[in-house]
Amino acid sequence: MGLSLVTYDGRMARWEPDARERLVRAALDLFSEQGYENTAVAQIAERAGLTKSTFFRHFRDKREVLFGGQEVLAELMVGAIADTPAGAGPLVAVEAALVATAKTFTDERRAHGPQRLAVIEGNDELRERAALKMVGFAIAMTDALKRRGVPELEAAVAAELGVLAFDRGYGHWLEAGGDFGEIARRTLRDVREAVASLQRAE
Amino acid sequence: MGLSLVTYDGRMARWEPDARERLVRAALDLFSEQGYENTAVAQIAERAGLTKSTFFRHFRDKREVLFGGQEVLAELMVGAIADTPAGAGPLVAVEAALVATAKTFTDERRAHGPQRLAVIEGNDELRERAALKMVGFAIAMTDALKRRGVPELEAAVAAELGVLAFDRGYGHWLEAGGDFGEIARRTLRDVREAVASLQRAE
DNA sequence: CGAAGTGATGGGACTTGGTCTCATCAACCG
DNA sequence: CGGTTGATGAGACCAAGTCCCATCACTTCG
Repeated sequence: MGLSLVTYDGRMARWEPDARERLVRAALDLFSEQGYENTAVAQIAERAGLTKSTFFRHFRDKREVLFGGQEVLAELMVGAIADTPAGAGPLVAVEAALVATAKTFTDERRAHGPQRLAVIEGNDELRERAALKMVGFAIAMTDALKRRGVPELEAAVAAELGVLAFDRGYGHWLEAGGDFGEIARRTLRDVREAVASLQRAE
Repeated sequence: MGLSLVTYDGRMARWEPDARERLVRAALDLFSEQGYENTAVAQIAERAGLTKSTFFRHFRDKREVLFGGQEVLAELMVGAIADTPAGAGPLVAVEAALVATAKTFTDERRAHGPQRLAVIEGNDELRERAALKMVGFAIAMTDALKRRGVPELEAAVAAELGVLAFDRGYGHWLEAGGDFGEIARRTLRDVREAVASLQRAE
């Protein structure tokens, strides 16, 4: 642990690289093998060739090892909404927000997606964290829309519909793969149609 | 602690009554005084004249002391949706669901509402739990709507809009009081108007 | 009327998540 | 060559949450 290693270019490296990624892999595997609650943080760290101290330096808590990088998504969404031409309506901006996240939906990410999702679905604490992340997206988009002058309630509704579309799009992408941008555009359109159909019904 | 007491009718009671309520009060007060994270469960129990063991017999975890009785709300919502006449549209059922919860919005509950809300807003763990509760409402309503034959996506959208209206209605009720049923009806109508306005915009 | 439950509680051991502080040591820099 | 930096290790420490067993007023039943 922490031993010196020779890197590809022959120079000394003090630690094995990619500590964070190793922790994620170890956690995902252990959670799948034994379940989330039967896995101690110390065990994850051990499998990654590290210690508990280091784990908590990389992740705020045990749950967060499964939710890394979601701030990036929120930032992409906010940026896209800010960059949408002034004339466009809120839902156009939301569509842009979802499409903007597509670049993070790589094949590598899709590879451990189902495993990750299965772990999350099987544990209350993790579902709770997932819910919080979605709320985070909704708040981020709501604020970004309000900065465009969209009235508060409309902003909240548009953001909420966007999160719903995002969530369902993520599911489809995991199942079938493909370009997330296209998928999200489709799920958002589906959501809009559902809304229209709701308004018609009495 | 746990001493025998004489009740109003002169008979012996083995424990002070209302242990659960005493724990909630103690928790709310301590959280307000010292903050959520600076308050230990043992301390809450002590102020309530009980012990840590008993606390965890009444609440699954430390957070839950602030969220008691939300299952009741979900049940009321589900029941109201099931009882809505077959011809009615999804949003009518959702309105009935929100109105059905009104009976739990008592003056006594409103009294410690702001205190409770302030505590929750000030702590990430608690905001997380609050988010989960809202998701729980959305899932409950979605399922109830699906059982009425509402297509999956429409059910999800209607439930999500309902939760949004519920949440905002709760805020208004805390501020101004009054009949929650009326308030919820109004916020749901506002949400529907926001939706219509969104659909119009491009 | 006495004996055998019952149920809410107390008490304490134990595991683990999470914090904090200090030590380590290769790489880097002047 | 000596000082600094930065990712790590090590271990003490606290609080959340679980488990198990004891207690004892009240209840029920023979």
